[in-house]
Amino acid sequence: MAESGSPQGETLLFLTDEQLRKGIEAMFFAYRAFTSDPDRLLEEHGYGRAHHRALHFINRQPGLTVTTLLAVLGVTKQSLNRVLRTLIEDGLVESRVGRRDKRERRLHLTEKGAALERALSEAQRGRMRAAYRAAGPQAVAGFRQVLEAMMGPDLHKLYQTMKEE
Amino acid sequence: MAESGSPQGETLLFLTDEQLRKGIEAMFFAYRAFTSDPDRLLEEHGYGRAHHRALHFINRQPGLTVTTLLAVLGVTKQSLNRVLRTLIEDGLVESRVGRRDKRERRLHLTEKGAALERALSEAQRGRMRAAYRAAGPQAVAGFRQVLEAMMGPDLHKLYQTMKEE
DNA sequence: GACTTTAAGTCAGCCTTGTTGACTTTCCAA
DNA sequence: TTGGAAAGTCAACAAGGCTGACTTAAAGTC
Repeated sequence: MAESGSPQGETLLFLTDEQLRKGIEAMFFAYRAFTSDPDRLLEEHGYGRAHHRALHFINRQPGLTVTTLLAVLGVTKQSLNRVLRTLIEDGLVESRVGRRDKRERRLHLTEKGAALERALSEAQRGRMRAAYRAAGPQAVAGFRQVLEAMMGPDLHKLYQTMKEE
Repeated sequence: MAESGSPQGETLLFLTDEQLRKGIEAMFFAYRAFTSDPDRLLEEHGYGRAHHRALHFINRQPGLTVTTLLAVLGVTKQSLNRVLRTLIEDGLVESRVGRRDKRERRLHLTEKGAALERALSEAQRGRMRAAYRAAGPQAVAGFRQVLEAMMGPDLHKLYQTMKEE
């Protein structure tokens, strides 16, 4: 391995196994921190991380169908249903029969649900904001680039899709 | 909020709630992809994600004690023990009585354990490497900066500590 | 030497959240 | 009218978290 020329004017040292390992561990620790703040809040309300995910995406795209949510979350219907049922029973989520297609259930947050979602995502955004501010806009751009490359085409499509509709 | 001057020559648009939300979702989807490759491999061997984490850190720091591993993983003794026991029974991990302090058990991978760890981390590095290569060294630097800022002081200390010892 | 603390391990039991498989009801569409 | 899609349900199971209580062995302290 000739270490001389450094192709395209960049060295490839950032692709060593050691660098990759640091990245892997950074993902592990950061994800733990990332979920810790909402987790604390959720526990106080008697919910789990699965409830948070449901609330997040229903808030993000009000009126989405169960099938769509299933695809976004990547879990089974039975698993989601358990979570969704408690959210509906507790009056955080409302399930409305579709106007065009009456088989569909369109999911919406109630005021109570929206309030919890705001609290959860404010907790999560707080940490994110601090990290962004500390790292600066350039770093944030890189952060997003790497994450998007890491998620692969299928998840990236879901990720992109979310914003338009 | 005067949107005029853009302090320090940078706009703060990267700190909007919308940008933060995109970051949050990127973490969610990327983490899912991040764990998917090793998860597939683990399933073939009848292990779970918890086993992977134990193997990773034992490989990374051979001879660490159970207490240290507990702190790194952030789980309870009972939870770790269940996992560790099967790894030892299956001959992937060896537990040696400490030389200085005989209460300690120092953990090491066997050849078989090291082989599985290599396979798992090669699967994980594969995705990471592709993402790094696609995003480039600048982006990678930003990625690491944001993750490190996100993990907070305690986890960051653990993260740093790991490399030296 | 007696006492306390630490490291490790264990038993029992509980919870959340994931899984499969089977089956129903309702409704759309060809 | 019939096939398939959307939703929901029941049952059973597994992984991997958790708490609480308790044991054993070794180290450290007074």
